Amino acid sequence: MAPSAAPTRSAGRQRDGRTDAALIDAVLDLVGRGATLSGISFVAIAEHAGVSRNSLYRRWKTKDALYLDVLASLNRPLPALAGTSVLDDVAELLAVIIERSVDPRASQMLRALNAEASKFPQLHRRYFEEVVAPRRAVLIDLLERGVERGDIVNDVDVDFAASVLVAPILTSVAFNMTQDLDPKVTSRQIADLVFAGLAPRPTVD
Amino acid sequence: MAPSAAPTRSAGRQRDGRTDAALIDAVLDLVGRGATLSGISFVAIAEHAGVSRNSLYRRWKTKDALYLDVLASLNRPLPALAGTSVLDDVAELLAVIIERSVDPRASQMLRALNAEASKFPQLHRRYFEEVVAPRRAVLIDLLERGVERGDIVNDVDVDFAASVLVAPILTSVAFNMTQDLDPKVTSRQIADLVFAGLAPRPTVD
Amino acid sequence: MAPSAAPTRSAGRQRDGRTDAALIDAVLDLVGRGATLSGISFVAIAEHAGVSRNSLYRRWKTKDALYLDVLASLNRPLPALAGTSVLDDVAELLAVIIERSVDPRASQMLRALNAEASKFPQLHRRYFEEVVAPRRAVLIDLLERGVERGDIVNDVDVDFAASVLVAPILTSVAFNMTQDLDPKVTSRQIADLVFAGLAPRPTVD
Amino acid sequence: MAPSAAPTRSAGRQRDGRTDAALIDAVLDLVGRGATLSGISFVAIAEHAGVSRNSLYRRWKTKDALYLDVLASLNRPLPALAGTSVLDDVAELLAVIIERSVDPRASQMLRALNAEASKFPQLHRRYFEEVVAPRRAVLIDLLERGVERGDIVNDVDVDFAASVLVAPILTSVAFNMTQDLDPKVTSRQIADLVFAGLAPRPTVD
DNA sequence: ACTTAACCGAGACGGTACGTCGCGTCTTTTT
DNA sequence: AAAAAGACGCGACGTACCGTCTCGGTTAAGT
Repeated sequence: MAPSAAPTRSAGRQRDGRTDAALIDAVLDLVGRGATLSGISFVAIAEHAGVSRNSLYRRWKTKDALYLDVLASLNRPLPALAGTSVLDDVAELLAVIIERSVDPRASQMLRALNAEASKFPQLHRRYFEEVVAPRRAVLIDLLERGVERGDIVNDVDVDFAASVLVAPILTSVAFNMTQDLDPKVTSRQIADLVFAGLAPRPTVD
Repeated sequence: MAPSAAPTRSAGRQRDGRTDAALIDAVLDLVGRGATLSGISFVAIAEHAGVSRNSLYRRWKTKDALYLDVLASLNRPLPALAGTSVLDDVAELLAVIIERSVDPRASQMLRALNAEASKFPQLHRRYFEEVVAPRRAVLIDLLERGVERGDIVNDVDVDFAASVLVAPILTSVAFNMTQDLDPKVTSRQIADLVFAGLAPRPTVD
Repeated sequence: MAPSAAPTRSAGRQRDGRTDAALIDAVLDLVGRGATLSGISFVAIAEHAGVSRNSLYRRWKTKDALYLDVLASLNRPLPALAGTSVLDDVAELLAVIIERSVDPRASQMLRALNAEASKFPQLHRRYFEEVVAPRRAVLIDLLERGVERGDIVNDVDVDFAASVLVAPILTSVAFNMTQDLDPKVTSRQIADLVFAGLAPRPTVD
Repeated sequence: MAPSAAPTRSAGRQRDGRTDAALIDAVLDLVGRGATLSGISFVAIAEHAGVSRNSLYRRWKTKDALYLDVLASLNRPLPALAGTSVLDDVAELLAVIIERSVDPRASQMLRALNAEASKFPQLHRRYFEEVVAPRRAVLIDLLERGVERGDIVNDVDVDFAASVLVAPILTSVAFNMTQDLDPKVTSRQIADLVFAGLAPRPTVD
């Protein structure tokens, strides 16, 4: 969030809260249109938000500080899962991830961050810590419970398995091919394939 | 390759072939250092290559034309596979892909392209056609032969399976986390997991 | 003079009289430091006076209005002359003029006005009417009485003679060379020279 | 003059000499219109000259450097004097000084320099050294020869007398009242008055 | 050997975008 | 109502960079 509102309101005109929102939104808009993090200028942001440069610079001195708040605005908590079966829960979680990843502004933000990780190392790290890691944590937890229940083989590297499950989604997002993703269909497709495996299973009958 | 060599060689001083190479190398260097495709300027490229702007503009009029030749310089044919078993071949192919994806200049070029796909649509397409597609083709071919041989279940969507197999690698590359990749280890890890599946298999005994 | 005190004193807090003085003083200070009339801003004046911009704008809406009051604050009536002889009186008057012209704030104000006469025509005129003209009037009156008494040749252009007498002083002031001026010495030097003339006089013996 | 043309012409495109002239002329024009030395911006100069800011900054890094060349462009050598009599020569010299001082661009430049002497001390000094001093030197030389010949009383402070002679002109210029000056009339008026003196002379008869 | 035409580096030039700064106005709280 | 504090829009400024251009010099093919 923007500068924390001081409890003791000082004298002078108050900042217009809508300006903060408009500016953050402008950044997301520009990024969504294919702009680069380092390519976006304060001038462009202010103009796009319909705000004076002055008001922008007063709030954030550096791009890093601004982008940090932009990232924070993208973060939303995950919904609870049904909890019927591990397979279903995984599929459901993947569906949620897909839903959010499809948002063109968020996905382009991701690509921009990946491309300029060396210029914005702090941002790159924060993105993982605040957006990616929570999702991973939920998924890993899910898988571990699956192992306990016996629904998942116990010699598997849960951490790695989580990566494999999410990878197809992240790849589509990272390569700007989100049109291939469908929340319901793709999520189940992935879950089914990774759970069943490619190698044929001996028929029990 | 550089500008097509004119068949009718006219009089006058000849172009220095080393200049072409130096320029293309300069682009890769700048990209490798985290520069953006649209952020790189002809001026910067010429300076980095130690060449006059004149010599650069004489060769390529537009960035697209230049970057196209840069991309072409990254393309190398795939080596032949051992052909012992489908599982081994897949692992081996993944190992080759990892090896090449680890090159920091190529991987950063990929991230840059993904981030600016909307600004360089032609380049983005070409990259897939000339670099990604050939790899996929080999992998798909491999899987189809596996299905024919009975090493892979026949109700699987081969195309989708290929995506899942490559996804972990591409994700690491796209997210600038190639340090997690090891040609030998990771390739086998992926192949093993995807072939076996997460769900426990009934013991044959 | 400061804003006309409203006869009908309305309700509310009263204006602080010291603020008016501080603001006018701030202008003189800034001018004295070499600032230009058009270069000085309301903001700078308020800051220099340690007063809020609000309080300044409330008193004067335009620079001309403000500067007019600043000029008025510089005006002081001339002291009476001894009246012994015309030569002595002229020398004494010149001494007074020098004394006042040496004040760095007033002299710099003069230079500023001369430099920007075209931008502040009203001010430029007022300065002559209220500061220069009175001095000239006294001097001309003095010379005319000298002519009547026979102490000054009667074919002289009194107006022009006055100009010649004051010119060395004004020149020093206008050219920022007031260090060359000494009230007592310079005044007598001028008067002596202009009264005696350069051409040799026939010895009466 | 602008940067001294190096004898060994270096590589690259040559500078357009007309640009130098246009820029210096633009400064004089702006000053002539009442602009202040510190109030003029490089932007305004370049625009007024119809030249890109780039070309201006390339030639002069600081205002001082630029104004120095502007001043130099104002300097012209004095013509020779008739040499008939000291009185006539003085009048003639004063006439020349008036002629040159009437030029609105030069006179406004003088007022601007006087007003901002503290900000441009070097310029202020240079103006005296290169424009004022030469004139004074000629005048003083003239007066000294007058003393030798016996046309001027020998107990006079020649240096001070020169100041008194020029003062009326400089005052008119400094106070923006050049309309009072007429090369022929005023010059003789000053010379006559200062030579004859105000005090009546004993009739020789 | 001489001509000629393209290559090459250096640098001038116009244009433009950017970040900063300052100004004058407006808004809010306090006195 | 005065006063201080500070947000806000507007605009100008100096800088930096970009792509084009115009030079002088170099180099290699063709006469």
